[in-house]
Amino acid sequence: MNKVMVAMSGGVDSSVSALLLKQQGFDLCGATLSLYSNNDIGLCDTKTCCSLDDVEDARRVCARLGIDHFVFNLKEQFKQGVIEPFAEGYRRGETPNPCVECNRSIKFSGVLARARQLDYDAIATGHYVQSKYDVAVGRWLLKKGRDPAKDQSYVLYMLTQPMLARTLFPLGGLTKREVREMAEEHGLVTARKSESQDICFVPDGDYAGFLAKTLGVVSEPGCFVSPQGEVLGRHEGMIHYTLGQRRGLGISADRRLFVVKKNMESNTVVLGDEVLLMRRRMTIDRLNWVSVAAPQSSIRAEVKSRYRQSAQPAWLHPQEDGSILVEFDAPQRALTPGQAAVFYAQDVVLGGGTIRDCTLEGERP
RNA sequence: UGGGCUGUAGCCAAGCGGUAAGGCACCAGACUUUGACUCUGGCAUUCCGAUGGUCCGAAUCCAUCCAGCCCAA
Repeated sequence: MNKVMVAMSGGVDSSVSALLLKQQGFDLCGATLSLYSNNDIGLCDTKTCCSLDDVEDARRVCARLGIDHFVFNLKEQFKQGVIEPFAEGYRRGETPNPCVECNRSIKFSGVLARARQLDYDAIATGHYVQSKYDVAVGRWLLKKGRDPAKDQSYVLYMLTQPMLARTLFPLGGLTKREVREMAEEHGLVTARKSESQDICFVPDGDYAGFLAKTLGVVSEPGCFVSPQGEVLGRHEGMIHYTLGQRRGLGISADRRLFVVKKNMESNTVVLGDEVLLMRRRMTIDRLNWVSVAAPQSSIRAEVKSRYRQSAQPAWLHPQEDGSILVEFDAPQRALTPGQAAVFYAQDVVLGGGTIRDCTLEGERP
């Protein structure tokens, strides 16, 4: 495995990833995906992960490292695999995670395919995760990154064994700080690029406006109501809200109010106290098992039901229809359909899926 | 036009003579490869419905007026 294609977003992480592999003597090239054009999204500025500026930054880093740089056009795939499902999710009243979808259907498969075409043995990314082949069970294990603050295994639960077999994660054992310092030392132009990003194809962060204007998602204004059905005010349309949300409601009360339910049939958003968001169970579908085979009976795991939330102990109960019923030891806040749920055993990613339903019988509506 | 109550920032609301709590909303940051949550900071530089008065000193006491609500007629 000598020839490696590094997926480079134009950020500091993938830049350092390339740097490290270069230092290790791999025969390297960089690849940046072109996922949308300005026409698709209106304006495009430097805040997004694959804007023209970012492509240029990736190119500059490659030049600095003395390696080839390719740009692959995956606009059509991205539109079908990420943007449209994103709109569909919101139409259903869910809160989709486009980053997960991108990793699932675009990024890895896209770069792997191009790598194969150009005769590269493997690909690499700048994700903070670790992988290793477990000889005993004959499988690749996907593990959390060493830097707990930056671990990105949550967004990679959909990787498959063939993908893991051909993907390197050079940053898995590093901390963000070390990565920044390294970029600084080697004068990479991306060393100080900002960390934060919104949804990459929504340049100004106004995802609701994007859904409405560009994707034609219809979302009529309606009523905010209390759990008892009392009208509290007007909302701007379902797509503006997600479970557990507090800000931007514009409803003043004697206490904090949260979105506790989205009622698509009546086009109402139910506002109430935070305790109404607590649930112990949820159903997960679109499953992918990474480091283990699909379990046939109930197993213990820690489950992350949201990015940047610590994994919580739970039982995983396989269901007849192939889904998994997650039963947390303790109630969890705002389990939200459309978001990813990822199962862990310590640092190992067992698998994960999409939260489908969390208002099961016997629990609060 | 008999009686009672209320009137403090966008909303709710403390204060009951000593120089304007707090919550919500909002705004700005932090955090963050999703949406959120969370955290930090800012939010009546002036007078608390209006006008007079008492007092060293009032949003707090008194008077009148205005507005709204309620109970009687």
